Amino acid sequence: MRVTIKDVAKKAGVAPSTVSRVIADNQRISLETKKRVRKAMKDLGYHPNVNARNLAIRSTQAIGVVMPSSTDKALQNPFFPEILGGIGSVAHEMEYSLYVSTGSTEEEQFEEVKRMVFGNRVDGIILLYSRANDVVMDFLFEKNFPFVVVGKPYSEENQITYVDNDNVKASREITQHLIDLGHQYIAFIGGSTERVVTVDRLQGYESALEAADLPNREEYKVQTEFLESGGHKAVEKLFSLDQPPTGLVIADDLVSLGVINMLEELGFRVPGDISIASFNNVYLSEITRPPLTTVDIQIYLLGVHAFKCLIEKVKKKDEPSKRIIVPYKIKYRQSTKEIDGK
Amino acid sequence: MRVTIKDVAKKAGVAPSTVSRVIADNQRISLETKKRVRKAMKDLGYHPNVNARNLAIRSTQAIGVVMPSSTDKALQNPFFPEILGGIGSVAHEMEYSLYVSTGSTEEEQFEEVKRMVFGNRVDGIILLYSRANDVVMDFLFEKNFPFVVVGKPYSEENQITYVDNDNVKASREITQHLIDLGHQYIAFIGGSTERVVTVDRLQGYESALEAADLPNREEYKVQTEFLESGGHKAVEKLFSLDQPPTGLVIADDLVSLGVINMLEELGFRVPGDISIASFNNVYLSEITRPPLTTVDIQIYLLGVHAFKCLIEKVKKKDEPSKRIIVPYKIKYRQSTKEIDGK
DNA sequence: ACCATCAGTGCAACCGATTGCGCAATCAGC
DNA sequence: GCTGATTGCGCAATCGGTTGCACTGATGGT
Repeated sequence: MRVTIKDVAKKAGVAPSTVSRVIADNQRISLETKKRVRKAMKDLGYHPNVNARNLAIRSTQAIGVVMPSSTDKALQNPFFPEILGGIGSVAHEMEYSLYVSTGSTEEEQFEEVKRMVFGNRVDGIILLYSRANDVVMDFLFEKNFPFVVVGKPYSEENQITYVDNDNVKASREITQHLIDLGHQYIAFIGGSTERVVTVDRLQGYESALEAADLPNREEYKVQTEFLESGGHKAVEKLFSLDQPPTGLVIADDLVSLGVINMLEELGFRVPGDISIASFNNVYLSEITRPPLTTVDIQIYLLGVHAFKCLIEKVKKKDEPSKRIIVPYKIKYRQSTKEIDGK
Repeated sequence: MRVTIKDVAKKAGVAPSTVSRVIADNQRISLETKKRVRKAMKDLGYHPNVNARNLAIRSTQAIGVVMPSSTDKALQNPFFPEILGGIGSVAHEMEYSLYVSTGSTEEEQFEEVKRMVFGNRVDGIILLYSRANDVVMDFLFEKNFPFVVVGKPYSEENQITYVDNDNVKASREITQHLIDLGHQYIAFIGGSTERVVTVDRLQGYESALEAADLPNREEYKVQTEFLESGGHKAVEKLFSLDQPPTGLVIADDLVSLGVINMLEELGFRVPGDISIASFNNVYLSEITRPPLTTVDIQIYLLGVHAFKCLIEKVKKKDEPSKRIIVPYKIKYRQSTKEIDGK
C-alpha cells in the first residue's frame, strides 16, 4: 500500500493535520516542524493522493480540453497538437493536469463533457473550436461552469471569455495584400460556415474587396470542408468560370496544400498563375512548395492565454468575462506574387 | 452544493449503500428498488463524484497519454492527434478519460508522469514514443505500473507490452519497391537514432539493399531531426556526392515534404529525377504534390490497440506482456517512379 | 502577579463514495 | 411448525486527505 499522510505523521511525530498544513505551507507551523515533516516525506517517498485531496477541497487540479469531433478530418490539423503544447506548457508550470476529450461525434463529445463536469473531474474547460449552435457551449454556459473558448463564440459573445485573433482584420489585410499585388479576381475558400472562424475570415475578405471597389461575387466563395472529394469539384468549378480567379484566400494552410495540388493537376502554377494566401502558419506551410504566404495566428500563444484566462475564472467564479485578441503576423512567402510578374 | 448519494438515498427511501449498489448494478438489489432508486437519480440529476469514487475503490477511470517532449517539433506531427483519436474512441466507449501530458522537456515530462502515477490520477499510461534510455519508461517499468508503449521499447522488449508495426519489414519492402523500379542508388533519411523507430526503419532499408546486393554506403544515411536548418545542409550534401541517389527512403511523411521542397529548390524533380518513399500515411501525404508513396502504418489502429492492451493490464496486474503488430499497407502513389521512365 | 494574546499543534468532523458483515423477512424442505 | 438457506437491505468502517476549533504554553502589557 502506498504511503499516506498518516505514515508521514507518525514518522515525524506529529498529527496528520500538521503534515497537511506543511504541504500547504501554512504559516502557523514552525519552521522546525516543517523541516522535520519534509524530511519524513522525502524519506518515505510520500506523494499526496489527489483523489483524497480533491474530494476534500472539492476541486481538482485539472482542466478539460475539448477538441472538435474527430469525424471531420479537422483533428488531423497540426493546429491541435500545437495549441495543446501551449496550454500544456503553462498547465505544467502551474501544476495542472490536462484532460482531453476527443469524441468522434458531437453526441460523444457532449457526453464526455458532462462526465468531466458532473463527475467533478475538472475545474474548467477549454473549447478548442467554435461552431454554431454548439450544445456543449450552451451547456457550459447555462451551468455557469468555468470555460473559455479558443475562437469567437457563436453567441453571447460578451458574456463568454474567449481568446481569438482578429480574424476579420487579418483576412482583410491578407486579401488587401493580394489586391496590392494587382489581383482583381480573388476567390475565397473556407470550411464550413458553421465554424465561426470561417465566417470571420470570409467577412474580412469581403470587406477588403469592397474597400477596393472590387466586385463581391457569390461564385467566388467556395465552402468545402477540408478537401473531401466534393472540394475537388468545387475548385474545378471555380476555375472553369468565365473569369477564373488569379488569387485565392484560403482559410486554412492545410486546405491550401490540397488546393495547390489540385491546381497543378489542372495545369495551373502557384504562384505563377495563381497566388494563394492562407491562415495559421502551421509548421508545414514553411517547408512546402511554394512556401505559403499565410497569417501566423500564433497558435501556441492562443493556448497559453486560453489557459491563463481559464485559471482566473476558476479561481474567482465571478471573474468578469474577457476577450483576449492575440496579435497575428502575416508571413509573406512565395505563394503570392504580383499579377504582372508572370 | 451538488446532489450526493445521500440525497438520492433519502429521496428513494433507502440507504446510501443501496444506491451505491444500484449504480454498480448489484445482483442483490431487487428490481423494484433499483427502479425506484434510478428514478430518484434521474429526478435529482444525480452524477457520482469521481473523486470520492476513485478514493474508495482506489482506481480512476482514466489513463495517461504521454506525448514526446514538445521541444522537438515532432509534436506538430498529425500523427499525434490521429492516434489520440484512436485511443479516445475506445476510451470513450469504455467510459475512460484521457489525461495527456505534454512536457516541453524530458524533465517536465517525467515530473508529469510522476504526478500521474503517485497522485493516483491514472490507472495506466500509454507512451506515444520510444526513445533510447528513456527515464519515463524505466520509471514505469521499475515501479511495475501498467503501461504500454506505441513503438518498440528500447530494451526489456519482451517484458513490456507494446504495439507497433513491423517497421523493419515495411522498410525493407518499400526499399525493395524502389529497387524494383530500377533504383540502385537509394539513400535513407531518418530522424534521431535515439528513436527506436528510426533504427528499425534504417535496418529494413539496409537489409533490402543487402538482399539486392547493392552497396550499403554510410554517406547515404542521413539523420536529421525533422528538417531543422541542419537538415537542409545534410540533403544538399547528399546530392553533391559523386553519385547522388535517385531514390530516397524517408522515415516520416512530413520530412518527405520538406525534402521534396528542398530538392525542387535544388533543381531536382520528384519523381522525375528522384523517387521518394516514406512512412506513416498521414492525411497530408495524399493531398500533397506529388502524392506520396508511403507505408500506411494505420495510426488510428495503433491507438485502438494500445488502449485495449493497457486496459487488460490494468484489469489484471499480472496480465502477460504482449506485443501487437499492426499490419501496414503500402500506398503506392506518385512520388515513386521507374528509374528509366524518365 | 494576573490576564489577554498568540504561536504551534492536535482532535475530530467531513468530503462522497464503496463494501464486508450482519440482521430481518421470506421461503423451501421435512 | 420448525430449521436452514436465501434474498434484500442497512450499518458503519474505510479510502486519504483538509480544516474549524480547542487546547497548551509562552509572551507581553499593566
